[in-house]
Amino acid sequence: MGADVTGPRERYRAQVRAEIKQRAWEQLATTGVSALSLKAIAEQLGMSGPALYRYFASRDELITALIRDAYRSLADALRTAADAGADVAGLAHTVRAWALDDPQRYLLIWGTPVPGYHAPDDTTAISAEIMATVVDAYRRRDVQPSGRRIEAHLDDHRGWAGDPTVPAAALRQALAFWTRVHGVLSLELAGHFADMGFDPALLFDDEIDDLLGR
Amino acid sequence: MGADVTGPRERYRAQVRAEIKQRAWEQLATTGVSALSLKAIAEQLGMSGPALYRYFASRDELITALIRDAYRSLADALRTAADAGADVAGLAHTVRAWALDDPQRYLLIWGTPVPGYHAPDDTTAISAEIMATVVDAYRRRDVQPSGRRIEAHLDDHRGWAGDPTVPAAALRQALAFWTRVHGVLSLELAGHFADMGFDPALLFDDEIDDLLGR
DNA sequence: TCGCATGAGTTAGACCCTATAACTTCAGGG
DNA sequence: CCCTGAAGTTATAGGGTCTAACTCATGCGA
Repeated sequence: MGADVTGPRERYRAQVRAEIKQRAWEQLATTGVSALSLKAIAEQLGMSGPALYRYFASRDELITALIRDAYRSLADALRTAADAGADVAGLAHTVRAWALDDPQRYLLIWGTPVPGYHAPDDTTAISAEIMATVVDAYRRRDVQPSGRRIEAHLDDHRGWAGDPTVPAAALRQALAFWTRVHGVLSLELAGHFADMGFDPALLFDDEIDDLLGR
Repeated sequence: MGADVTGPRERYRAQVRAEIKQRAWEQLATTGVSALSLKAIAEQLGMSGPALYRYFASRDELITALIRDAYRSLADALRTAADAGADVAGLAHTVRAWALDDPQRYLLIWGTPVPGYHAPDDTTAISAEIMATVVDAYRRRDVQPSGRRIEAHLDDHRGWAGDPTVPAAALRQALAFWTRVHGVLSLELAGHFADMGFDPALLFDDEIDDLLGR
């Protein structure tokens, strides 16, 4: 690895920013994003209130950084799994494990959005990378056209897919992958299965099996 | 209908409570629950700040009342549809229409939960009523056992279903109904399809068709 | 090596919010 | 008809975000 060309000023700055995010994740895991407090983080770091604004211009900017890191984390997890040969079911389980590992991190991305907030461009780029990983997995499966309405419709609206050679059937399957995965996970992580007694993992597996035509 | 036995005191009180909730829903629709402000509501009603606490003991209690009303509203919509002869697909479209009618109301129930918050018992009762409506619709369809693992598992964990004569296959289908419906709706309402260009309604219909084995 | 520009941190304070306490006012019900 | 209690008020404590104005020290260019 090449020597770091940044001076001590910037190195210190990057380290403090990382420490702030670390504390933010700890708070998030226990209190949720709505109760995330810059003041509390600052005091944990031994500095007082406004000092934090040297590192993040606002609460929104800190949260945006966390969202970006969350997307990056999921993209890496999926990429790693895919590179290790995971098929569609393997990717689904990767997503579930990633979500259960830190439910608030999952909810930060896929939970209730704040009206008016718009994600920055680079997170949508990572989001596209995530989608591409799933689409690729379906491509390798050589999915057959289904003749369904949605498939023709997606053929006409494939801008989000990047590569124009992807079969529309793969696009449909990739979308279904996400709706199925989130269907179980969003209910599970929001606690709606909590008092029902059954094991959500079995429900998840069942949905994935169905998705694969098994 | 019998004459109202409540005096003017209680009648006025009920009316003010209703007015507060009305304003709360308006705020919610535009700002989301995290920015719901009791002070702002009070000022809209021409009273100042603390007066609101005569009617709701805390912000949480107001939100709880809103959650209860949201559950009630969905339960009524589904019951009405079922009484009018709607099948499973009809119920699914009822849920979607209800969700799109006020996305923040949907998210209030199925969006990110506040860690530590626990819904009061009567909302879980309404929730059970909602589930029962869907289970009944599947019962009328006479669903066949699938032999899947989850089905046997649900047979052993059917406490949430009330009626012990419901076939396990219907329980499985009813759960799948909700995971499918929420899978599309949670992504759609959180805006994740916003820049993709396709019509989420077609994706929703496709998932429901698949759910019905079509 | 020296000096200073710049960045890190401070306190004070404006402004938002929830919530409680202590008070006044008024009207419904015994 | 009176008086109790409910409805509303202001004051205040305490928490939060964020800006402004300041001090201090350090790393960088000359």
